[in-house]
Amino acid sequence: MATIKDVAALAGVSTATVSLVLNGRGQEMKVAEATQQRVLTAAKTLGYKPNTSARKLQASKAEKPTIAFYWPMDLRINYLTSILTGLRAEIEKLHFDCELLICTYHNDHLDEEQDLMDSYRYSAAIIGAPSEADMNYLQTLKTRLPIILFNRYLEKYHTVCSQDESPLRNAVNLLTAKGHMRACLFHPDSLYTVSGKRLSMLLHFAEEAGLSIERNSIFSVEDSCDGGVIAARRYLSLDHPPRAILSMSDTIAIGASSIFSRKGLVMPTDVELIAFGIGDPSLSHFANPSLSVIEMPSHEMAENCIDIARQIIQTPDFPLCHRQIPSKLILRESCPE
Amino acid sequence: MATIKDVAALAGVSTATVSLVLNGRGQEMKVAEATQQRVLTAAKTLGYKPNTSARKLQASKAEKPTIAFYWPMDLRINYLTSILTGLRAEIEKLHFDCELLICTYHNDHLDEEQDLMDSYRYSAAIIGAPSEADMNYLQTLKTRLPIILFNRYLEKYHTVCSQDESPLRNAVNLLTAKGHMRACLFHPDSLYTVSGKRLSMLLHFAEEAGLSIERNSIFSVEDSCDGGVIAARRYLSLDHPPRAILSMSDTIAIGASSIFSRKGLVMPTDVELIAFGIGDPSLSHFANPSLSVIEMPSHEMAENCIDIARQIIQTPDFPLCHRQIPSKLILRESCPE
DNA sequence: CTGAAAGCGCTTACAG
DNA sequence: CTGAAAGCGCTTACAG
Repeated sequence: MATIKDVAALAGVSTATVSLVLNGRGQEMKVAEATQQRVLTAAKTLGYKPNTSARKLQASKAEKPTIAFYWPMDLRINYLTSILTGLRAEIEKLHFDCELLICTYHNDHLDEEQDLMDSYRYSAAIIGAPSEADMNYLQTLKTRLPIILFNRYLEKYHTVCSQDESPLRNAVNLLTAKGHMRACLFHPDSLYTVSGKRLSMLLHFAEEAGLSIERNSIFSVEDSCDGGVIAARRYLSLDHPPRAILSMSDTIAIGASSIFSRKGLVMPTDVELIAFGIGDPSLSHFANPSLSVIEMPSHEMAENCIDIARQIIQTPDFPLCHRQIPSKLILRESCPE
Repeated sequence: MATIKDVAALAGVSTATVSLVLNGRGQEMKVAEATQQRVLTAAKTLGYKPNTSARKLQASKAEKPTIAFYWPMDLRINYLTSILTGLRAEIEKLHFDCELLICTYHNDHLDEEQDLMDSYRYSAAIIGAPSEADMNYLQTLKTRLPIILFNRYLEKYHTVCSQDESPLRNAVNLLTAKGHMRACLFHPDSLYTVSGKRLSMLLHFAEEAGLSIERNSIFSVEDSCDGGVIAARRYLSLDHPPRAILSMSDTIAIGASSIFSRKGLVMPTDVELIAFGIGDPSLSHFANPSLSVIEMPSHEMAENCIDIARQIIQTPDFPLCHRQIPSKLILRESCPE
């Protein structure tokens, strides 16, 4: 990289002159027109780019703390909005003067994110949706960068998790109380850590409650509305489809719902459905029919992440903390009380 | 702010020792345990935070270019997802090694954003959804920071705008061709620059086509599903409600649709609706009934912003450019062909 | 009108 | 085991 020195040498002037000219203070300082031109040309020739660190250092500007939010660049980008609003909302509420950096990464490749190790770039990092491999990496990672895990648990980092055991149990019990003996399951084909845990929890509760979920009525599809369309089609092709559906994703449920209504299948009369509400809550609220969900408190979880980040940054010796935010079972038209 | 010098003074050692200890290289360098403790204590006492600029400068790390994306912190946060995915998608596609910073601001207060003037913090800024006042500010702003306006036009900056004149005209013509003489209008109460322009364009086309939009059938509501609920209720309370509805926001349309279906009003039999699709396209696609929209090409617009940003950063003398991306009229159940 | 020099806060060879 | 010194790239008084 060319520095101001190189430019000065090429233009045959001092670095001071270069600095002045390049910062538009040439006229003000009455630098000769010819000199200015030489400097400009030299800068262009060398492709000179000022080094911002040097500038900042010189200006001794107090830097704002920077919080990096890591989120994988895949379908779950849809879940980002409610988290992002939560993060920003809390930042505004606390009047916390910081920069929020959105860093996207690829699952299983969190170890390629240099900045998690070169800990000086950020004041804190919030990491969302790491895969199993990413979690293993995080477990072994040595870094001074304070890390907050979003909806994942690791003893060594701060964590903010949703607590959905009891609403999930209630959901299953509600279905059996309504007389359902069998249920169908829609779930995202990419089985991430948490959805995996949720799934086994669900299967466990179902067994406990005597709700049978047969192998051939478990549909694994892409976590998108299109995926939901496919799940619904498979469901409709079953010989004796169960009248209850559990969907691990609200996005899938919305896609499925569009097919059901097109095929004249009415909820809750013909089918009853409960989904995990992971995305924007208004999606399931204003769906038609509206969806019963176990709503993940993304917004509140995000707020907690910021709260923790702020305390880490502002309070020396802020102790490691693990927070749990309860999910809520919200019953609507697709499976009323 | 305490510096490493202050810590060194308090601990009674040199700055080198402080640096070593604080960077965890104490053991490695065999710094006496007692010395280390003194340093640690001193640092804690003074609340020492390393200056990242100094660190970066020292390390002479080539900095990644930083692109700041400014978006107002209000309801339109819902529109962020599709833009954000577009931005990230293009960054990935181009293998463009940069940092994307999401900066939220308050409308009418863009002038309070220091970093737009202190141009050395970012390599480029993409500004979304500025208000009239913000636009005036931008018009007068002097900065060396390259700025790209998202869906706003100003001669002096790079711009990427949606072009929705022709789909809008087609939408209006479709309604009149179907025999509609009157239409109802739902629009967000916060009339931002562009929605304002769209609105007057719409009114103009409607007049041209002989589609009457009466004063009492224009409903201004919050730009949210809840706002749509209110608009729908007002619509239902009209004596002779027009059978055509134009909604300036898809979010409002979704809220309204939920009320219509609850009240047994069927689209397109009882009402026909066309909305501006501003948010995530799958929302209107998978709504029930699915929504006819004039779809703003947010994703593509975002891609163009990144493309421009990259060229600005990498190509010296990249000329000012103004791009227009056409919107598309997509007809679905709420107002079929 | 232009240059030499100091200094922003840090890290890292290099002495001792 | 610890300190003095150089240097990262820039800007800004201060001379001349």
